[in-house]
Amino acid sequence: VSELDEDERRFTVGEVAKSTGLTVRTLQHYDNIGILPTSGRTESGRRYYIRNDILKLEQIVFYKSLGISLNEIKEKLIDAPTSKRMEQMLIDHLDILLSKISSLHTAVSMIEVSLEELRSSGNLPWEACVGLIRTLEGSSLKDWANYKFDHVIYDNLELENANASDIMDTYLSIRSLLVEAAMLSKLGRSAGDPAAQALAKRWWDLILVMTGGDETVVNAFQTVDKNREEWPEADQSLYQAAEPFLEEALGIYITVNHIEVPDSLK
Amino acid sequence: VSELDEDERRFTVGEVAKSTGLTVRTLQHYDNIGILPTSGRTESGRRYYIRNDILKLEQIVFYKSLGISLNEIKEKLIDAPTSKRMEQMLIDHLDILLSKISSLHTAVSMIEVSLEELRSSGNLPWEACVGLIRTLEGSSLKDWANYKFDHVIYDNLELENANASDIMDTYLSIRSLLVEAAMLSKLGRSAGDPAAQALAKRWWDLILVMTGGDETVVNAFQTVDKNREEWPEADQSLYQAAEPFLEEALGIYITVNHIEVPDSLK
DNA sequence: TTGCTCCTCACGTCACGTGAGGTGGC
DNA sequence: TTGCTCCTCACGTCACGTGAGGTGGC
Repeated sequence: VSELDEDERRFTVGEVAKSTGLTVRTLQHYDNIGILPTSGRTESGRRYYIRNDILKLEQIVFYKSLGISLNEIKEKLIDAPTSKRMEQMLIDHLDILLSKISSLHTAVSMIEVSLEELRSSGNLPWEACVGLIRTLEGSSLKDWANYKFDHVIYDNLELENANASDIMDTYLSIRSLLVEAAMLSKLGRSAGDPAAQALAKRWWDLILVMTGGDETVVNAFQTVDKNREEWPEADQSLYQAAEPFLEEALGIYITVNHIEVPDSLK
Repeated sequence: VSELDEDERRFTVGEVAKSTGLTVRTLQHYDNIGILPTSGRTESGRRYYIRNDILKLEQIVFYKSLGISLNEIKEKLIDAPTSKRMEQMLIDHLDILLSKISSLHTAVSMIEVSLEELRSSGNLPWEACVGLIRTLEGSSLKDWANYKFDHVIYDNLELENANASDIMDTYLSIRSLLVEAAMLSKLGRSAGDPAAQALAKRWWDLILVMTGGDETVVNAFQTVDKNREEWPEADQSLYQAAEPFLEEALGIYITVNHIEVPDSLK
């Protein structure tokens, strides 16, 4: 009985607006264009909403944050959500959020390299500026619509929830290094350059932690590395752009600092 | 001489559009409303851009990704950037990106708790839906304009670049636990609930790593914890909403699993 | 009775998109 | 000569914002 109450409880536009942070006008607009018709009207003609409407609203807000038009959103909406469909929807949302975080990390790495370049050379070359614009554009809107986080993380989200964020962190650490290496290489730095050597040190430290650290981290690393062939296409070309430079820098780093490489690492 | 070349080299609208991913029409629009006037025209009346224009364009794209209107952006732009001002600008951008990442992590945590709730109870209560909408709204647009990352991370970015991402990671781990605890508490779960106990385990594992792990991590933890009074206001109330619940859950966890608490931890 | 919330037109706005018709460079 | 890029009007569009004038509930 109380669950029925909960499902049928009525909310006014004002209440929905206040608790979601949207405006009354926006909700009226969504009703007018039919993307979120109200469940009904009171005798006096006022709109009211029930819990299911809020579930739809959640979807609308989410897709809107990806830059999708209201017309396109209309077709994606789940009207009468079963528990299973709701679950799948939330997992999809998680996927997209994780890939957004990943692309923000890329932007952070780009800015860090740009800062280093600015400090050491006194100005930003054309490539760095254009690269910044591209990543910022990419991290803001558009094209997220049909994006799936390409199974690197997705598969493991399904398996073991606790492990997912470890894998995510590992993936992001590796990606950051790759992005910075690719940038430095594009900027024409040599592998012996201080910035490249600092990067080599971070890369080496990461390898040591990843292979010798505690079990969780090792597993996460192996999961990410093993699935490298299944990385998104953009990451494949990132890897190819960064790898030679990173290898060369690491070679110099190991020689200069007289580091003994364990047999287990080639 | 070659640096002069680099600074004076001319680019057509088409070239700029292609390399930045913007459209020609957008660049024409920015010229028309005066937010990015071209450096000049060719004899035949065609626009051309030089490197400094690209620096301005980078700023425009960045602010636009925060949801700021072109009119407001106009007043923020740095016209003739010195190396020092450019550096400060990039640091500001970094700050905002980090806080965006932080708010995306909040959204991820909210969805994870919602998934757990959905799986165990079969539907999403009003509070969870509304909470999702609020965080998604917050993580997408608006109000980032005057945001500073409140010195938790900012101060350390200035000091030692290599350390910044450790501190960021630590901060995000702690915040995730707090968000999830606050949600569970709001959903009316008891501290003995399986989900709460899973959270308590993660909290305890984190404490062990943070206080007994390697030096870098311990330092990062202490930096974040020491500055807790300087956390952003939103985080303060988050902490207050989560802390009692988390303590209670941890108490049960320690008792049930017969864990010996070292003297160094109260 | 007095705020307060809510209602429906209907026009305004912001950031471009989209042809329409024409010109210059390789 | 032929694409191709670029030019300037000028109207279209998308997602609401913003009054204007009026009604119902505590």
